[in-house]
Amino acid sequence: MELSLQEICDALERVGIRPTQQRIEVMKYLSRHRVHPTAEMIYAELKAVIPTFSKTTVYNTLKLLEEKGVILALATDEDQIRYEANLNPHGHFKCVRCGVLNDLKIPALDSPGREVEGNLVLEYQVLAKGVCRQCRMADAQSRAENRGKNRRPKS
Amino acid sequence: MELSLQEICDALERVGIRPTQQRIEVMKYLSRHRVHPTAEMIYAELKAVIPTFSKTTVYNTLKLLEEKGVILALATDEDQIRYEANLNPHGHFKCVRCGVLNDLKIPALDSPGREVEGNLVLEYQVLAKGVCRQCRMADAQSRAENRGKNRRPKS
DNA sequence: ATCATTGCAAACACTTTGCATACGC
DNA sequence: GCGTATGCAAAGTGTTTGCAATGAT
Repeated sequence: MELSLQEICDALERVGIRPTQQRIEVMKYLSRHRVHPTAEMIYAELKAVIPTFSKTTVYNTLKLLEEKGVILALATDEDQIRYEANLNPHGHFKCVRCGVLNDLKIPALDSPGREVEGNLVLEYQVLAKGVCRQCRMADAQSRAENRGKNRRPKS
Repeated sequence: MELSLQEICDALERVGIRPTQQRIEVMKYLSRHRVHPTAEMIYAELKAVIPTFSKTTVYNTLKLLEEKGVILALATDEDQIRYEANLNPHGHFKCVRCGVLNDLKIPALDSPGREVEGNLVLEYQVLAKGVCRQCRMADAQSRAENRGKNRRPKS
């Protein structure tokens, strides 16, 4: 779901943000890379596109976009903030083994209670933690290979 | 659900952590203060109990307890990590107005799918964001007071 | 001309690390 | 006495801020 330049400019102007080159690049990056990038990741790649691009502008832009509701800042248990441009309600899955952070469809989120225990809920963030499919398959693989061999000590 | 000294020592020894005074104090604090404290909050109060208490020990202890699964580190969208000793599955509600972070009962969490989209889910963290009951009541109050008066500019 | 945006450098806040001291068995 | 726990100070990391230069209308 990479957004076109037109869609990006529309989204920005709709909330009163002037679509500068830097802001457009940040939006483009977020719509193209669905890995929930950190500010650092965005900076590293955009520095190549616009050599004068500064970290400050990345932070400024992400903050602005988040405040205007154009992108989301994710609650993770890491020290870095992760961002995404996918505003559809969905959860996230974090693999404790390899660290990937993927989108996760959570049926219950499609119809969240708007009011819970007297609180007005505006947004749900769901973070599931566990072992992703790839790592599980790798585990099964190595288990098969080690069958009959010495087990690795628990370290 | 403040834990007794005995319960705390049991919980620590069960996972092979020696129950030192500092560790016990951290556990006591966490079981008593259900506001999901930050390391800073714990340090500030325990400094009064044990004057030599150091920030390093707070961080060391929290990390150790988390690794051993005795406490949980919460994914929030803040820069600080918040901790809790309540291991029962539940969600959290963060008021975007006043900032409180409360426990939230989430029915769907009582029976989480163990396997979702091929991933093995070990833990769910749910963060609901919105306006808490207290703030909503305060809002209603001030709306009533301002009825007929000049509205504050949107500023 | 004015206001918004950008970007460097310095400041900041939270957390971790290095290492020396003190403690428990 | 030896390994673990503690605590100070310094370093590290991610983010924010102050401010000057640049750009847009």
